[in-house]
Amino acid sequence: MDILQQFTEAVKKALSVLYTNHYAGEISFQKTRKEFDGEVTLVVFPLLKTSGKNPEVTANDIGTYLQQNTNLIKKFNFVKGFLNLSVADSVWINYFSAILPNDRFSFENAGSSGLSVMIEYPSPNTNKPLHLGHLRNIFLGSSLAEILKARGHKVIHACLYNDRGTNISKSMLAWKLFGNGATPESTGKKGDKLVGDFYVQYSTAYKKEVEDLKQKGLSEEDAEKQSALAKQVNDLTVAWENDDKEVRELWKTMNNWVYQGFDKTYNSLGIKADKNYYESDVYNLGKQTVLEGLDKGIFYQKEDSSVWIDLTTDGLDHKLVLRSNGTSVYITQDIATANEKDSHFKLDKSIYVVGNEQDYHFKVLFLILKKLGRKYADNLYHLSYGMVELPTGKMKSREGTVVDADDLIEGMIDTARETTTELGKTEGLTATEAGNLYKMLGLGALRYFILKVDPKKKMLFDPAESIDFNGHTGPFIQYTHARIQSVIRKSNLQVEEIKAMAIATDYVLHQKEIELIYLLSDFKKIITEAESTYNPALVANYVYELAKAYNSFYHELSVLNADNEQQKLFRIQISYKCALTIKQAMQLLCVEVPERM
RNA sequence: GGUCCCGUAGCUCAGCUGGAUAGAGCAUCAGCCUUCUAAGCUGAGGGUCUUUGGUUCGAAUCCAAACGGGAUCACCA
Repeated sequence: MDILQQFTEAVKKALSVLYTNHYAGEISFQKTRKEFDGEVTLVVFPLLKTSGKNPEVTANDIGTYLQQNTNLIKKFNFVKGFLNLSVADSVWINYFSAILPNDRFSFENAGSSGLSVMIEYPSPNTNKPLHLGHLRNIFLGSSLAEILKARGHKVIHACLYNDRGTNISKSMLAWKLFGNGATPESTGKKGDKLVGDFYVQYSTAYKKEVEDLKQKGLSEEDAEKQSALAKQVNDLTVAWENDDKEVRELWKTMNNWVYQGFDKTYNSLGIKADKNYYESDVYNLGKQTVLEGLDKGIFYQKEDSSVWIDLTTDGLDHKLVLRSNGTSVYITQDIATANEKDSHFKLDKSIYVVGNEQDYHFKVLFLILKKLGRKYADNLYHLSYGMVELPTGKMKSREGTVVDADDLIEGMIDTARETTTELGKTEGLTATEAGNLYKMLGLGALRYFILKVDPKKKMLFDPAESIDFNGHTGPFIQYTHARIQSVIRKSNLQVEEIKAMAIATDYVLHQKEIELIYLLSDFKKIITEAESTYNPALVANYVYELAKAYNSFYHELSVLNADNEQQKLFRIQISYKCALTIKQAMQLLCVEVPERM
């Protein structure tokens, strides 16, 4: 049984025995601050009404009761209303013995939950390469997927490609105007990069055209309206919608270049979707649903025959769902995709990993689906995350001020190589092993750097400052794992032997050992919380605490040269369990840990 | 202007379902490799938790307002 659960029950019992008034509230414990003796602290202030006594007396009552009637504590002290309990070694050891052989994230029954969850990410546009913002999206999505899996859910990775429309037309137009038939092969460029370059070229040319028109005395608005380039983009989009053979051909070709480029990036990140959706497939499907809603009176039609929904009673606005020419807008397509997902899979939950700039959009989307009476509407969740900003502000693809995903990944791996070589840690590694290690460390540093920040918050990335490999970082945690593995190897014990050894119940624990068991006991709770709050950062910060505590333990105490055999074996067990927990926690962040580094 | 998010050490971030003297990392300074991996450990300095009110025995945490920053409110996606 969980340690705190034992204490909760004991305190409840104590209250019922000691006092006549019934206490109906929650019993909550906190970790004892390190300047006081003990590990578990009960704040007695909320219990004063029940006890009818002052804080000190109440704390003393309860402490004395626990001391005399349970085997849970070895001693206690109280300061004002804080009852600090020193947990009995046997409690720690029993708990540790129970979780030691458990390989399933410390969950008692981590079998299948029977629930299916879809998680959609990163859903890029196909007119430009992936950048740092996509990386945050991918890291969050793939990590959350691992967390859901750890909880026993079936996870379906989905990705929606915004593969048509204005943005893609811009890249196509620039290719036609300035491309001279360029291909990835002829230029040696990665497909997504090539297409992205044309997108930027379009933006530059367009900006210049508008500027020229303004020089001729036009207002900005008029200049934008009169832009010949913008008109050509629009023509291309219309031609695409009219199934113009040539346009469709070019569109297909350029999108395939992009997909090939994306696949390379996905490969280096180790991600793969189970199901892809394409806007070009669904962009007209939403229309039917809108007409259905119109019938039901959920939507209304204006004179120009555009269709709207009035959400003012829900504190939102009027929202267009169908253009006057009968074509779909963005949200119509999302309605269609939601329907598609529901009909393809039996989903208990469907998560969209999308930046917080679309908070309003998803609020509206979910509300519309609910008003349409879609049963699945209650199972939709928008995992909204903050933008990644540069010191100069927001990244803008159009202006080329983006941190390219491939460049960043490559740079991280390079740094890992340099650092590892400098530290002389490549000895005894084959070229392949070394290569894998650099990748593991470089990607680990990057992933951890991004995942340790609360998803909701915007985060800053300074390209001038390289991502650290020391301190609160992925490599620090990876290093700790490798260090423990080295100890385990030298112990000459196999994992099964370590797991099977019994611990003497009269073993006297060192404070550093207690700290580790205490932290290990939090793992389950952290995963549960990370799932319910959709927040991998909780796991990231937890595993750092654990690694830090282990290093402190490692420096203060010797494992293999312990005072006696019993102590040595126990410390090997603790080390093993810490390494496993680090490995599993990092797995939840999609970061691999090395056996040596 | 309406709505939403954010404001904690020089910098990057934890802590936020109210609890003790607010924590890490980086950077700075001082120590520790003849002992299990120094990508490590130990210590020092560094704070008006943006401000002002309120609720409470108790507020970084909850409520309100102000200030500062950001997002969004398209027949764009």
